[in-house]
Amino acid sequence: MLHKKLATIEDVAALAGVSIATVSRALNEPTKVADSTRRRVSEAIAQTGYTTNAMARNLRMRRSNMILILAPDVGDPNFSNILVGLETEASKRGYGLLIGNTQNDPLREADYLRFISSNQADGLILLTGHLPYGIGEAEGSMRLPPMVAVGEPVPNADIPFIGVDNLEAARIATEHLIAQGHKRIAFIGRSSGRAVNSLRERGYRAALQGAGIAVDPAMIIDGDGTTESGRAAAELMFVRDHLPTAFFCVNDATALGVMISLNARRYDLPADFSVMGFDDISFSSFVTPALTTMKQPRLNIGERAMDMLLALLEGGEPREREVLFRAELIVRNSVKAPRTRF
Amino acid sequence: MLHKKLATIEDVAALAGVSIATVSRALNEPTKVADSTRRRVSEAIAQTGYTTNAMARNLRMRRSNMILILAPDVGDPNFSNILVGLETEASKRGYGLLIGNTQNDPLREADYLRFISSNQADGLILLTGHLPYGIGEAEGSMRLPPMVAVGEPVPNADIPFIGVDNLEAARIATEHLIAQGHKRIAFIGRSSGRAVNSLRERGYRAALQGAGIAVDPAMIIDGDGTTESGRAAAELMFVRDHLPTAFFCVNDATALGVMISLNARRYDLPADFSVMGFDDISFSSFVTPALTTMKQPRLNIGERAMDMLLALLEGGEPREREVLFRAELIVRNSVKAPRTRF
DNA sequence: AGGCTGGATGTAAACCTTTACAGAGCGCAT
DNA sequence: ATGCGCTCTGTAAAGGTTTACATCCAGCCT
Repeated sequence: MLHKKLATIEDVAALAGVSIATVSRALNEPTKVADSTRRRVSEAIAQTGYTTNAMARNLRMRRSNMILILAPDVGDPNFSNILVGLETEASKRGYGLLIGNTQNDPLREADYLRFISSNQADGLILLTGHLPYGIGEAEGSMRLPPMVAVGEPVPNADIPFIGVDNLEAARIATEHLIAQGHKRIAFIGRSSGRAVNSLRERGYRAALQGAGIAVDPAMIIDGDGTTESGRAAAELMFVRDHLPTAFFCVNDATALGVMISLNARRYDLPADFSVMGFDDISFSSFVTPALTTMKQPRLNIGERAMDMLLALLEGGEPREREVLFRAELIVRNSVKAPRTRF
Repeated sequence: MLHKKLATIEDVAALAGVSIATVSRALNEPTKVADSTRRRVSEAIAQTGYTTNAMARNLRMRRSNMILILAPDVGDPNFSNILVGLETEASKRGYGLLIGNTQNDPLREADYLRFISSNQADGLILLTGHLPYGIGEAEGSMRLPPMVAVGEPVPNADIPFIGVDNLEAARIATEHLIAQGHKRIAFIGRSSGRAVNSLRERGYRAALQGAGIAVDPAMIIDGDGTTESGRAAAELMFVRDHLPTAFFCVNDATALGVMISLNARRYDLPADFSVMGFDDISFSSFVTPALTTMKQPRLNIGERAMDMLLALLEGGEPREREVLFRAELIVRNSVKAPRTRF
């Protein structure tokens, strides 16, 4: 009602004295129309202010040029840069991004699939770590759209994954602690359900075994990756009075929780305890002591993931099952050699 | 090519033995079709797995049910929760969110407007604090779409604004410092170009004047709201050796920068200096000392903004020119009475 | 019996493109 | 002259809805 009345291809055609087919061709296959005609069309377009109506085009082409992003929480500092990467690549290739914040609510996940089933999105990016609820239910109801998983792999499903090599990165992190002289290293944030947590735990175990250090089950504490879970885990270790010299945390948020607990207990970091994180989210460099951690190349991950999805969309078969980036060890001040106190 | 061949309204009509008009009515105006028919249609829909093709509908209705969000950086911790609020309300009302990350690049802003001009988005949410470049240029080319500004008001344009009452909140923050006994209070983050910064500065001035404290120009330092600018501002004050007892920072990121500078100089916070922030972004509670700040009700702001935009879209005239929320003073540990050192 | 009302349904146009196919015009070789 | 090939353009169908308008029919009133 505000848009007055937009010019259509017909207005342009009339003004240029050609048929609508020619106008369309002038726009989409310029080589196929004579120079003089093309000029007239361009002029008519400029004069009318014509823009292609994307809805009509989409209907005809059966393509929306839109990608649906499913994420549990777009505010998560770990996602934000991935999002930017996704967006950069998508926008460069003429695609738009539809965001679906699911809060891990199955209902919302299912609801967002309406964009897929109603043809409003051509592909799907999964940041959730699992297939959206209700995607494969009714038999003929919905074919799986092209999709890729980013950050968190999707277990038990044949979906291309783009992310960091979590096992390898966790191994490197743990080896860094070992290299500083730590032998009693806790792993904070075990969670059998989450693929990322499991992989990082395996990397931790691999490093210990590689160094001939026995894995002590009491040094492995559950956690869901929140700051609060990190705090609680550290507290638990103090209650049990079975302490490590270093904490390897499943992510920076957890590490922050551990540091809060240690600070509250008036320990001197990193002299009394070393803390290592994973992710390198923005404030990790601001905290005191600044957190040593593994940095994910989030921007690259996002770009690569979008590139892969679009290739899938335009090309057909996926070329790779997974693309693993290397995480980079960022050395700051939260890790030091252990005190030789015994 | 993966979607086999979706069922159309015609398939449903054939199966139910009615015309396509009836199917459409059964879906959109159920009261207008007989009970028995409606049942047959429902059954046919279930059997075929039919879903309305949104593109066709959008084309016909001249509506996309899509909202474009223009933000300089979706990763900004200050935006993230606003985004969640926007998303919650939009999704509740059946709208989708298109994200446009502009990085403050005029080209990208202009590019994103293609969604508006090509009818792929019905409305616009501006988190940028200014009209997108290229919106009012060519005369008839593009009518202004319905839009609202969130977080940052848009100067010199008649656009509804939803956000916090920055002037009032800054006054409250400053008064809190004054109430603790501070008289030499710096304002870090002056920026004449940014509406938010200006408003907060005015609140700061109002509080000082209200308390009969003269405004000292040397206590007002420029800054663009980044952590680095906060650090640099604090350093500058030390170089000039003209020091406040408290720093009121235009936002938490700036406050963090100030604290980094103070920590590096081995000051004891908050004993030596008080620091007050604005925004209450997530890590403000984790930093040491935990930051006293003004909390923006971001979720509410987002929801309200979307509500307002949709009302504009569906109703017509805006009911309010602006909706101001009150920011809440969050008292933590970074503010204390000044040392009586002279 | 005739006419009127109102509810349920069908017909067809409109929304705006893209593109397969056909046709026109022209140069050139046969 | 005829035919062929090439370039450029036009015609019309198709994509899947929504909805104004027409139609039909049953019931009811006079």
